[in-house]
Amino acid sequence: MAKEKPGIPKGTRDFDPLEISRREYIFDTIRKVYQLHGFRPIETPAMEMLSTLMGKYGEEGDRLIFRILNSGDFTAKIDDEVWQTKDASKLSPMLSEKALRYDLTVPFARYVVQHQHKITFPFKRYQIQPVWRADRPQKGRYREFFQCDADVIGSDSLVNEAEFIKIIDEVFSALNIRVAIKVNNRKILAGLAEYIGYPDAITDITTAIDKLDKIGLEKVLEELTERGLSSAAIEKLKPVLQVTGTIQEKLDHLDAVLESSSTGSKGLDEMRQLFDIIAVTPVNSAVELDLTLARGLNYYTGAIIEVKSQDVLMGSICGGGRYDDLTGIFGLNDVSGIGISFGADRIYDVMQSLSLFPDSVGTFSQLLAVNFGEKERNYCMPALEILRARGVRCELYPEPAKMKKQMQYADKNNIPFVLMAGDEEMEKGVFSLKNMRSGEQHTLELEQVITMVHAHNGE
RNA sequence: GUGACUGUAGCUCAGCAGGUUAGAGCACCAGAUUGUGGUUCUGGGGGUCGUGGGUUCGAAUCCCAUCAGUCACCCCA
Repeated sequence: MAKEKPGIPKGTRDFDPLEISRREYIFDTIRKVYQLHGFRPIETPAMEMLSTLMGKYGEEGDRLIFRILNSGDFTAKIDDEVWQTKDASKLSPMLSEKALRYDLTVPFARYVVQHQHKITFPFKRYQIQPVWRADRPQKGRYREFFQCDADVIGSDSLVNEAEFIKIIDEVFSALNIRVAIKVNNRKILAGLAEYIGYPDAITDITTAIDKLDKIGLEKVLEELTERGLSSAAIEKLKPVLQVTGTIQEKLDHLDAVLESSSTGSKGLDEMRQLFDIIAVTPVNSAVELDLTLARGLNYYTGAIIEVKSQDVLMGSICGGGRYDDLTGIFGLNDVSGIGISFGADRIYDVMQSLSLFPDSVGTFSQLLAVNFGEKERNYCMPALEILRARGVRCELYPEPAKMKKQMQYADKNNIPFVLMAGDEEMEKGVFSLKNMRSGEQHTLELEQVITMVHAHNGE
């Protein structure tokens, strides 16, 4: 048999040690902020029942769900007649009843319904796990990627919306990424749809105006025409999309437009309250009211949030919103939730292109002991035991190889210190410690070695 | 699902109006240098030119198909 060239599926990646440490840096930063706000972790399985996921992400979303083929002789149970029809919608449930999770929000809603007896509401949870989408990969888009979600379920208060904006601000400040936080409200969009006489076309309207900053006003209006809106309706919508000014001015303008829509007015009211709450503990990042922000996930009902880098052209790196009835689908009514999701992989790409990772993030071993031979090795090993007990990550080169080779090993693995002990050092009970960054070398007692390594770590 | 582009060494690529034995840089291994890496110099290993077919005396080079990858659209983290 011919040798197979190994590979991994399209849109998936291997991570090397440096990438892992940088990814962990992102995860740790997000996790820490979540914990500081009182969120608690859960995990759910990589696969869910297909029926749990279907219909929650819109038509496009359903298409992008990775299905898992049933095991065993599943084709034997299928009727010849059904088989002959080749009807995918009928055959699909017979071929596949499980699927890889598409996001973390729907599995969370499922989790809440299933475990409601032991949950105290409001329930604040975070979850950092991979999700899978059968999308065609491109820049910043993968088929397997990590989401870092936090949700609050069982609380209507807009304090939650404000807290998530605060969390977003804290995470990106800690990572040194300048972002714009865009906020909108589905109720305002619904109000606009009512206002122009197409209350049922909200999805068409929002997906079109979502592209405003990308393709421009004219193209958006063209698309709306294609989607079946009358020119009168478009003329009504046009000035609303062109509203500029401060958040306050935008809201005041919308008051007049949406006064006949109770949903729209409620959305405006929510937005006002939200900005009032944010004002109590202001954030560093730019927060904008963006009427063109729509977001495709169709379970959102209130506030919607999206975050973009100010310095790198990339899709959104964090998004979220309020969903009033997600658990209702699974039989638990009148529980409102809100959540956000950080896209760790895109954040990684942004940080990489801006060189924002600190140097210390790539350091694993802090010290390598050179192996000169059996006698010297036995002198070093107890010292390494002590170093480890004192929190120093260190290792001994396993072979008494050439000095050059051992030094290269330290160099390539980004190990900042090399410990050496030969006859002279052993006789005096000391060690030579070389700083690989500066090239400096000192003869030291073990205690001084520990101090020096720790001092370097702290810089 | 739609469209465009690209497949040559582990990586980045050159070669291509068809013509000896397919190249470079980086990386790797060894030596210069038997207790000092990251610099320098010398030498070495590594390729059925994505795959299959066609045109031709002759194909990495031209044509067709196929597979893979990248980017954009749709949609989204």
